[in-house]
Amino acid sequence: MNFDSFFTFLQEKTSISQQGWEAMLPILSEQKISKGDFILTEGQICQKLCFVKSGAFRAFYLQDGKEINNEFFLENSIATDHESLTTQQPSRLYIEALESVSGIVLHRDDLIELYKLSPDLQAVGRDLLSLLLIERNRYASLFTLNTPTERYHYLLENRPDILERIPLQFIASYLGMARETLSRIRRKIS
Amino acid sequence: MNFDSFFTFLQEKTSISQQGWEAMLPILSEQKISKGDFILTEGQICQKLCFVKSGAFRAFYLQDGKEINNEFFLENSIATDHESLTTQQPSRLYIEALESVSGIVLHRDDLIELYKLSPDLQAVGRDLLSLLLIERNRYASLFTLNTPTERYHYLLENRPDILERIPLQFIASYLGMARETLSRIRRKIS
DNA sequence: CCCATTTTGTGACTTTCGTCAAATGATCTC
DNA sequence: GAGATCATTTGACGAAAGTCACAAAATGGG
Repeated sequence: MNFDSFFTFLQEKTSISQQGWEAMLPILSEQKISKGDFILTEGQICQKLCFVKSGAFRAFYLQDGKEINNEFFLENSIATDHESLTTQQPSRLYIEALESVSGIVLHRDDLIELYKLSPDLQAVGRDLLSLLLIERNRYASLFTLNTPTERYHYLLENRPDILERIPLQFIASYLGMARETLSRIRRKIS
Repeated sequence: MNFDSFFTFLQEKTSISQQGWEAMLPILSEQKISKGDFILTEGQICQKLCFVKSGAFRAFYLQDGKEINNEFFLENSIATDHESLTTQQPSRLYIEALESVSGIVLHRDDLIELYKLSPDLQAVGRDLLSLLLIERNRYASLFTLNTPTERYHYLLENRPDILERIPLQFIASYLGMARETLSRIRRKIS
């Protein structure tokens, strides 16, 4: 059981203290998820977060029989459906391991207890939410500000890891275009 | 000076306590913003939030000489550029009063002090960020999941107030389409 | 290493939306 | 309330992306 990578992640992204981290340790657990397995499916109420030590998840909607990818969780990110986790309403998302994942799991109920026990951890949660909000707002702006070609370049420059590891068919819907369109954009460049 | 509407808002959306509210009172101030005035322009570093008691703001990008609206702040919402506010980097946004606004202003520095003084308010900030994240994620998903027509209907059903009060030219870019397209979508319906 | 399967690329065609230009309708000011 | 300004609608056209069908390339078990 090695949770160091999660601590490093929190130290980089938030104002976590040594005491805060020690308070968190008891509710962490390690989990392996096989490639192809789901940690969340549509209709379920999301009960946990999974910090990705290694591997990759994708989160997607099933809309009119089509999979529309909404997010990719690679190393050093936290896979969850934040909306379902907080509202405790059924999720609309599927979260699937695209590669075998070694993860650190935190349960919602434990987290709520933890916040009561160590109130200074609230700031850590706030910092993480703040980063997520910035990321989601940028993602949303991609669609109103940029053309499909520009959206692809944004990914090239800002999240090249996704382009290297995630099949293009999944990336296309994440960027709001058809598989074929992404393929044609790529042809023009190289 | 009447801050009740802000307290009511926080009670509805967050877990704020009476003590928390009282700790917050000293850093609140009232402000009137005239129609057409800007509370933030591109390049500025955002230093405050403005709770809207009455009136309306729009936040927009200036991209290639075009205004692309990113958000509307009507009554009972908090106008700010969250990214610039937290990162203290220059903003890419303009925030303009579309109607005269009666607002309640909170300064970033005061807020940071307040969090130190009343740590339980961290949870309030966390609750608000959580709601914003959910909203932004839904907004982003509109572009990957839905057609322009469906996006318009989403607004009709979920934020009719925007359609009633905001000029259609501003709504079009918010929904990621040309003015003319929005006009044609509306023709088909009525 | 080969076959089956999956993923990516390509061409032809269609549909949708954007652009431009102009007209109509609404609003505001003096 | 007349004129000016601003907002919305409309039509004609073109560009961009989607769809469908299939080919090529890559992957991965056995």
